[in-house]
Amino acid sequence: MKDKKSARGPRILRDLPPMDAEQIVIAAVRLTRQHGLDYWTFRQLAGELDCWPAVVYHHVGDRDVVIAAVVDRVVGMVPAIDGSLPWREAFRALLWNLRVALRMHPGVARWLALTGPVVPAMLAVIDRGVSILARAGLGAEAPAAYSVLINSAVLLIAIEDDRDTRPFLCEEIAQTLNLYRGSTDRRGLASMATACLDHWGAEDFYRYTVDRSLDGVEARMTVLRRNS
Amino acid sequence: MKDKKSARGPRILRDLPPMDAEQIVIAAVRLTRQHGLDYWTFRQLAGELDCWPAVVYHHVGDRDVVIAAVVDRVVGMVPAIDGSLPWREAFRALLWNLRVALRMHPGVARWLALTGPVVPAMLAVIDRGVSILARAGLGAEAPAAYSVLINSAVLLIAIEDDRDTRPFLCEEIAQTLNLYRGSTDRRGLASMATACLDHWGAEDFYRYTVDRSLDGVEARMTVLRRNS
DNA sequence: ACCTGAACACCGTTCAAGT
DNA sequence: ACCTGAACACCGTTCAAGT
Repeated sequence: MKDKKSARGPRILRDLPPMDAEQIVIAAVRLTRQHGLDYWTFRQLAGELDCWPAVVYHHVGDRDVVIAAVVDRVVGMVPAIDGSLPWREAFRALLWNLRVALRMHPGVARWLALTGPVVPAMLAVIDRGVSILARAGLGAEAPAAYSVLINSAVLLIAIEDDRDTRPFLCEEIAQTLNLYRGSTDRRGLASMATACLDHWGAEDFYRYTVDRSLDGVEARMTVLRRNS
Repeated sequence: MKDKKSARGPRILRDLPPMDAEQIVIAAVRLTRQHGLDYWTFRQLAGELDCWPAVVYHHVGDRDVVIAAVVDRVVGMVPAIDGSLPWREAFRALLWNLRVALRMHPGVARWLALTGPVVPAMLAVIDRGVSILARAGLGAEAPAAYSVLINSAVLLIAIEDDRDTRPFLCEEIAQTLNLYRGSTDRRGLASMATACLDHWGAEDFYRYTVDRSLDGVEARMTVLRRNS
């Protein structure tokens, strides 16, 4: 454990079982939870498993293939949307559950936003989400509205993940805003400073964002219903 | 140009003027426009300028410092928000102008979302944007609402940029969706497929997203006004 | 003050050879 | 079938030495 290098040697001579894809993906998910998807390397993953990088290639594939497997696992942890609730409450719950799973695995949100339906576990989420919105009155606009809702959530989580990996940057943001706290000739910046520094946490802002997206979709529903 | 390596030699012996920060940043912006912020390397930037990587360090700083300078330049290209328009039209125009500048410089949107007020050129945008929303009736919620609007735009642009660098991934998304086109037991996926493949372009979806965010903020305004 | 050129400690990926 | 170990072509960053 401590002295990985000296523990090395042919797997077979150390009575280790043969490697397989399942072990590799589990280790990759663990590394993602600990360090973030973009902050472990192929060599590190191999090191965790006491094998050579080429072994990971042999059983799973290149970096993108391993990442796709990790993203699918993590999305698979999100509870399905509750079809018995009104559409608004159902989405609110879904987007919160999504945040819990994604924030536990930094970097996955960005890949999810990027790949969307290519993630197998995402297919059921899309299907049910779009159906619920269509039934609620959005009709042909349901796919676009679904995308607006899921994007507002997933993209915000992705940027939260990114910020967490740069504490120095957060410090800089806070210092910059602090310069304008109480400023009278730049009142907009002043109120942004007190909002960010004193009142709003990341979770509050996430909920606010989701609620405004839901408001936007609801307003659109009203317009569509009035016109039909 | 073609044979960079052989054209090398001490700058002074080739009658080249001394390097300076301005030239470096201009070259970095050009490389960003051509390849995207994440797709040029320090060594490439130095190569463009016929100098050594250490020279860039000497005049500007490490990679993050060069990037910060590029982001500031690009944001500086965006026309200021028009205070004479009603808030909704003013924001709609701002967010469209923002898209034009950012999409011309792939990868900048992500950095902008990440760093926010640390980008000097962003300070005026924030100040005026928040002020306009506060005056329009959002009061203390103006900073949060401003963030919702700017995020919905900038984060969507960032993910569009990312997708553009992976044409193979877009192909995969299209193929996956195509499997469900016309499916009768997964109607949600079927309508997502026709929406993405037949009806909605990236620009349409951008406008739809911005409009739904504006709807959401407007709805919140109505609620706040009614309660006061 | 500005530039040179090499070195350092990495990275993902590939591949021939071993068992 | 599975693993080994080295090699390849990169990367950002540092630094002593030159002019």
